[in-house]
Amino acid sequence: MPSEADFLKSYDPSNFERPSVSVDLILLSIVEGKLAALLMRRDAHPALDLWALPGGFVGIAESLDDAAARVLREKARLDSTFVEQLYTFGAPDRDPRTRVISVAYFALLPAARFDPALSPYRVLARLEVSQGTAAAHVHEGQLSIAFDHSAIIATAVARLRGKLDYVPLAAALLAPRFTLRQLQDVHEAILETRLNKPAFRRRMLDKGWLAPTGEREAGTSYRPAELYRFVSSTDASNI
Amino acid sequence: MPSEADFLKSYDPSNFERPSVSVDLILLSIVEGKLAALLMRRDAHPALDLWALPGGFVGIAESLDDAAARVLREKARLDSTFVEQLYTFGAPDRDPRTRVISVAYFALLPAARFDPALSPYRVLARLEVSQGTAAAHVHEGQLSIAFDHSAIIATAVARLRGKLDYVPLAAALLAPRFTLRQLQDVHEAILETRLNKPAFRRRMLDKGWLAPTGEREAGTSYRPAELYRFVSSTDASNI
DNA sequence: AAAATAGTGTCTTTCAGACAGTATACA
DNA sequence: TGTATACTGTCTGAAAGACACTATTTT
Repeated sequence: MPSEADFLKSYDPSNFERPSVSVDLILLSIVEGKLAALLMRRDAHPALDLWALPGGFVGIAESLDDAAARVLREKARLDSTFVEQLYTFGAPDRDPRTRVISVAYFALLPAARFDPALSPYRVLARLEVSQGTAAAHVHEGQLSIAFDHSAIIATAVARLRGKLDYVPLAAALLAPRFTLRQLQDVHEAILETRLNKPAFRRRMLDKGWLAPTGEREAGTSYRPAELYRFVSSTDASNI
Repeated sequence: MPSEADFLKSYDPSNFERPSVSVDLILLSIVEGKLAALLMRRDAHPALDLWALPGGFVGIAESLDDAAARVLREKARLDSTFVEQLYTFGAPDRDPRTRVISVAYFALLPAARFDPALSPYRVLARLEVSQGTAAAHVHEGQLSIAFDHSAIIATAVARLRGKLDYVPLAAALLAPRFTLRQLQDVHEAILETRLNKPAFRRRMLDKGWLAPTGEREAGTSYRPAELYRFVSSTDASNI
């Protein structure tokens, strides 16, 4: 048997027909108390004029995480907050151009961070998620979603809901300082339920994720609430 | 602007250098009260003689799920039970041959189903998982694990532990009829903890996953336990 | 003082852990 | 009848839901 070095020298990777690999980014936020995602109107075939997740092909020497960060930077023009690999979608016919396997990443961002990037071709669309599909609305109009991106969005929202109580995800959806009521509003928007106030406060404070800052919110009528911040947790979150 | 049909006709997918895409299968089981995974000794470069997960390249017209099922059938020579996509590993240098992005799937199987497939080159190795890496042992010897498969196994075990209480995964690790003690043994092996018997029984029965069969185990000394079966749950498990 | 929201005390319910008890099979 | 394990009753404590109460700020 030849050595590994000999083997690698003679190995020809062009023997197999290969799929393209892309990353698609589900950028979730809370807008007016509702879950929303960044969608971009396609300006080219295929799926011209339909609304799609920002995405891009993975470079041949680029890690998947790096590709996701690059798409966040270049396409969404945003810097990174919480970004996590979600799921890989690989149905053979999901893109009419050629075989494209898409590694979906989901990211969380406070809505305020989006403003400079918004335009008629780049919207934060309100989501209605049910039964494995998602619908997207802007004002009163429903957007037509390209490819299988509706299912991808629904998967992201399911993951977000599932992790909300175990990982301090809401940190990525709020400003650095926030009140417990704002935190509860984020949870209620994501879960689409009403939560019990004393129980929510007890639970959050018991987790050890939060630290009081001693400061209070400003500019409110009536009693201002204390501002909290998330403490950087040292435990590695597993998948 | 040309029509979508014209666009697709003129689209040349060979413009980009593409990675290879493979699936790797983490086949988990319980052997003698311990978590174990199927590993195969590599009979070719690279990583010759090291132990690797069964895997294979994804066909150009084959879905990822189909590729995983094919690998389970051809490489592991087993038919499908519980199979679920786990995570996609795409570090640029994870395979010395060429860029290989691997979509990892994990599957569960009762240990009894493995016997015909075992050989010196195909073992159910006992796992020791800690801190994002897994070590594999057979008898007293530790196996050297190829590529990044140690991290992949650790990710699978973390997912298994996380889902155990929410999804009736243990069904895939037991015979069709089983006692509550056997079910508890499976949970204890996976979680590597001791569980409280009355609480475990209450919890399992309250979930509605189980149905008593009215039959009892045979061939035991002393009182035989009732046999249960899993009822097919109709709710779709989300990711 | 009124208004409105922040924040808390406490009762009840639910559920897990613990432990001891009863039940049932075989030798 | 003894033994070993299946199975259950019940106590205790932890934590969530519900509700009402107190606290604090601005108008």
